[in-house]
Amino acid sequence: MAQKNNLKYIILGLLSERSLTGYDITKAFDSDIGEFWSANHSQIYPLLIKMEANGLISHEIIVTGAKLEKKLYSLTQTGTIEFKTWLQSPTPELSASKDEFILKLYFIENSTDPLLPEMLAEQLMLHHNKLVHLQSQMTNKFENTDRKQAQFGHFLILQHAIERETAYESWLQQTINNLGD
Amino acid sequence: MAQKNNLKYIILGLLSERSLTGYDITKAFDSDIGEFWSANHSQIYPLLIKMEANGLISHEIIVTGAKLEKKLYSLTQTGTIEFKTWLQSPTPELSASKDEFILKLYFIENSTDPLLPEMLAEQLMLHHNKLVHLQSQMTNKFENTDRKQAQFGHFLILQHAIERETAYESWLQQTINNLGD
DNA sequence: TCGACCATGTAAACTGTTACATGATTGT
DNA sequence: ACAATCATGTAACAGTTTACATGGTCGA
Repeated sequence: MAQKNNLKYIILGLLSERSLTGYDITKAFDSDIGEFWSANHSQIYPLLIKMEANGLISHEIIVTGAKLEKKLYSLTQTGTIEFKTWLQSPTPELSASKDEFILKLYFIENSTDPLLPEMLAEQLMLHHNKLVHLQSQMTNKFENTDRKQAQFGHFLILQHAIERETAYESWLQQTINNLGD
Repeated sequence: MAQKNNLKYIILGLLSERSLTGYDITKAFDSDIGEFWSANHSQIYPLLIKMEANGLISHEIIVTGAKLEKKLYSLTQTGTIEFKTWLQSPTPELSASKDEFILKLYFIENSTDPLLPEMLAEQLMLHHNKLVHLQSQMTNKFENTDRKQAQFGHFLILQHAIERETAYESWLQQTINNLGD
């Protein structure tokens, strides 16, 4: 999708918490943020350079060991303002959530289609695994109420994702159960 | 997103039901399919030309009125096979469902953030409207059980979308209700 | 006749993925 | 020494959106 440069705002948001290298930002997509957004380092590094050229961020060189130079990026005041402006702006578009399985299902004409049972079973497994993963994330990150206060948005997102996957799993299961009718 | 050419399969799927012009295909995204996928005519027309060059589809010219030429596309045998192969193949990836509101929420650190109430209220309105729309779609298209049999996949998708929006709305409402705690 | 809609295309810009490419550090 | 990981970049390609561009049909 050619969206409205959401990646820029993710980077601004991450840097608003603390200074990070491009590598740190890349890794954030393997854990926390990876739950609901993805990005590769090949997209992140050029964007960091562009954002710096636009005055949103700046960097200082940190030398590790003998000569490994890291670029530690920080928000400029302009960047801070741009991030806050984005956060405060309305979000009037609902995303279309492009789901390839749903696409295939659309072309199933009949409830007796022999493909249906395995398609549904495959998705049930995938969504069940996702749900288990999300639940373990929830346990790991928000065992104690303190962190739930300190990262309230993150908590809400996880809660929402768990409810979404629970509903998805339940829909798949019911559909499988009713196939015989 | 640079996905795996799902648009190609949508076009194959639509043409497997009946022959269509590029304009017909474009309009399908304004109604039925628009519920869960989007595409513009500027993407569809070039792809139709490419798919014809690859032997998946063919067209005949239909003249309307004095001289308006329409291209009516049909599946070739190769196209039919490619569509069926896709439908039968596994769908092992779960889409990340990139949702800008969720993104913003991630950066809300505290449950007392003054932005939260309006953010949640805005989304509640959007998702409520979406739900109402989906429910009217369901009523219009599947009043009688016949069509539910004849377009089973479409029925399941609508059912799922309604359940998803119901859950989304309920999560938003509960979150709003609990903000005071 | 005029406006809404039918009908088809191209161009430019942007977003995202996969692959190519290089080198340093750290712990075993 | 060697492997895993840290660290940063570029290139090519693929998918998507927005804008530009043109002309025909049909009903009021």
